[in-house]
Amino acid sequence: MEGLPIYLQNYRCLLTVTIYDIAREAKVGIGTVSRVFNNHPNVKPKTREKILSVAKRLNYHPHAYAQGLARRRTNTIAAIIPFFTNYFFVEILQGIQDKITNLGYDLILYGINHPREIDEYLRKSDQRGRVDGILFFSSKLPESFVERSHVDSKPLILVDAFHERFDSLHVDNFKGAIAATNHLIQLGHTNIGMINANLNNTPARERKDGFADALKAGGIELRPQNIVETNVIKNDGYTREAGYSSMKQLLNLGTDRPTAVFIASDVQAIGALSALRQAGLRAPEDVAIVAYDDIELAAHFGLTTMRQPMYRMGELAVEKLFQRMENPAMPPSHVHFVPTLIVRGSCGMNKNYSLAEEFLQTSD
Amino acid sequence: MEGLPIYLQNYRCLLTVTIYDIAREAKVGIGTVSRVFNNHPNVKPKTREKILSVAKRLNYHPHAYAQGLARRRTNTIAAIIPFFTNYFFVEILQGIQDKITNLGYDLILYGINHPREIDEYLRKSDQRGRVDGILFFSSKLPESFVERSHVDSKPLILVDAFHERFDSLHVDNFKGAIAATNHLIQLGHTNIGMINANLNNTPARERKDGFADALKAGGIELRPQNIVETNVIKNDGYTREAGYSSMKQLLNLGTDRPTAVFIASDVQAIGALSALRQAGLRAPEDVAIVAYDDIELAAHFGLTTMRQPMYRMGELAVEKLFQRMENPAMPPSHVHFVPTLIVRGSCGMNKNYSLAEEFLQTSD
DNA sequence: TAAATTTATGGAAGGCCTTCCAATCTATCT
DNA sequence: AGATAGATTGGAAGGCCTTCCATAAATTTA
Repeated sequence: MEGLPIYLQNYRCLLTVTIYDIAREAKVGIGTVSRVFNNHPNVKPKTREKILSVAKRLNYHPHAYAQGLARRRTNTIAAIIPFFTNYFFVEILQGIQDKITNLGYDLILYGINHPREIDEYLRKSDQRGRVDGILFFSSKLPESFVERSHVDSKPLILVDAFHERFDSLHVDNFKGAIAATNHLIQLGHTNIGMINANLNNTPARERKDGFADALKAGGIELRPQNIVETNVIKNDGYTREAGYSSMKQLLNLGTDRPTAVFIASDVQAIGALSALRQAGLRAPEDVAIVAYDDIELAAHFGLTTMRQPMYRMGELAVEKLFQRMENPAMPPSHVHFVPTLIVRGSCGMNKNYSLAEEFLQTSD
Repeated sequence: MEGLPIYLQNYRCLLTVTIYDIAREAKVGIGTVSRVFNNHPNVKPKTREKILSVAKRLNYHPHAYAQGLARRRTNTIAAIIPFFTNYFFVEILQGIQDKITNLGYDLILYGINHPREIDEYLRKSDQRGRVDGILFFSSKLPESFVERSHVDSKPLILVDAFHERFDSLHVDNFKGAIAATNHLIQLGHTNIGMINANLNNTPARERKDGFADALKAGGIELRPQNIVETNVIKNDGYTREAGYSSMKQLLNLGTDRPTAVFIASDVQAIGALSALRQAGLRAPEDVAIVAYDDIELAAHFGLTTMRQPMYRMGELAVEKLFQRMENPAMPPSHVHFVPTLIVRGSCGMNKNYSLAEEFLQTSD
């Protein structure tokens, strides 16, 4: 406290040291102080030193909002993400954060717990001077937003979502579903089912289309009773519970039940596995399974599944956002990731799949 | 675009409508415009209407940073959270976000992927005008930070961490571990082991202490070889891999191996379960298990475990932060949560535990 | 109707920074 | 030494809002 000039000693709470205080104490102009803190080259080393020492003594730190206002840049971006996407979301977030930290940016997180919040968060993010750009995840961009947006709107990148007018980074659910289904076809199955999530969910619809297409291309009959959809609202049906009851439903088909099932997510697959076990059946012997996502636990269950490059997607989303911020006039670009098939035990191809091996590979 | 006054029509990108534009167009003073947007009561309804209509026509939205600068309040808080806490962290985050959204606040998320980032994020959060308060999770507050903090520092709440000089919200790992261990003792076990995480981790140390204490109080010998610690760095050892190899190590004790094990986290327990299965052993018949956390998947594995009220902790953390912001002089308060024991199948007490039942209860 | 309140309004000042231009200094060159 | 170019510096203006005070308008009261 001793270093503080008299006129500040009585301040509590609003003890706020400004650039003017530094300038006065160091007997320089405010411009020079500013220059020092912005690493402007044209400052005499002596002057710089003196300013820094005064700043340190008074514990000065530039005011973020004042900087933002003056620079017309917040150095912050917003991410609007459904919380329920859980694993997906944590990994993407890591990718985002790592990238962004290097660039000196901050992240405002808007987690969607209820659809009504989407509009609210979009509005906030789009407010002047709140953030420099927006990442929007896994939901449908509301039409109201699209309409009021125009050429000069804030940069926005869609991730795991699509709209022609905005940059997007999209996992090709259609192709992913085709690959998954083809894998089952190639293993010789002809009675193939699908356990899907709630059709309100765009990826769910796309995965269904891919499934249907693959069957058709493979000349395999699509039995309507083999496709189980869910009306579960929670997490759009991407839950263990939903997977569990969906599998039960398939098992109710009796001897007519599919010998192989494509499941829209690993989480559901885990639930489906329980249902199988409870019925005294096993995967892949009784029912072969290919799932989707490759969450961390997929390995534990030996799930053959479609892997989405989540961390990388987070990174790339940030990269694209910065490109867009630098060059707002660019036409929208759309990147498609095609998920890759990870073969483990649940499809029946890899007879010797062993969890222990994966442990050996991944342990440090 | 038609509604725009001439002098704005050519602006691109910086098309930025200010309070002055509104005032001019509506033929009022800027003060009145400001009052309208702040819902100040003393504005004639006619005037208010006119201003709102002009604002709408010009698509005016107040500038967040300018407001922040003038109000000396950012309406934003920072959360510094280790990303690896995963499940824990997502649930807490939901609690935070729900609470905060109601209060009109935003959240800046600083996810720690590497210890070195802690200091950096703390420094940023603590910068003038960046956020109004800080939530700090599950890590040790660096001494350097404690030292430079003083009475007038920014409000900060520790969650799942402790320091006498700051408000904290702490899960009592010691008591939790005692409860878990006692449960195994009451089930009649006398040869009890523990699988712990990396001792660098504070909760891990506390859980170990609780375990040792409970044994002592129960008059049960603590065999050093029964306690397995890990030197895994990743996630401080809270990983399936670590749990897997720890259990292997216990099994290597042969016939002397413990008949019951307290495991420091559900994630590790899942790994341990694999090790058991691979060795042809079962829980609880061969080894009874009580774990810690009650992540969503714990039910799936029928894990008996210590539940931490994560969502509620998120909410409460925000509440405490706001109390602190309102009353900075308050002496620090410390809330202890005691985790509750959730009995499922893995401890051997609940012979009829069935996953299906939980599904029935929780499904919507 | 005049005086006294109450309500509504305008706009300067203040919040804290960056940026730019003009002014000053220093070093280099002739 | 004087001229010139380059380095360094000061500080006004601008970024956009809130708040407060003085003033003006409307309403109530006597």
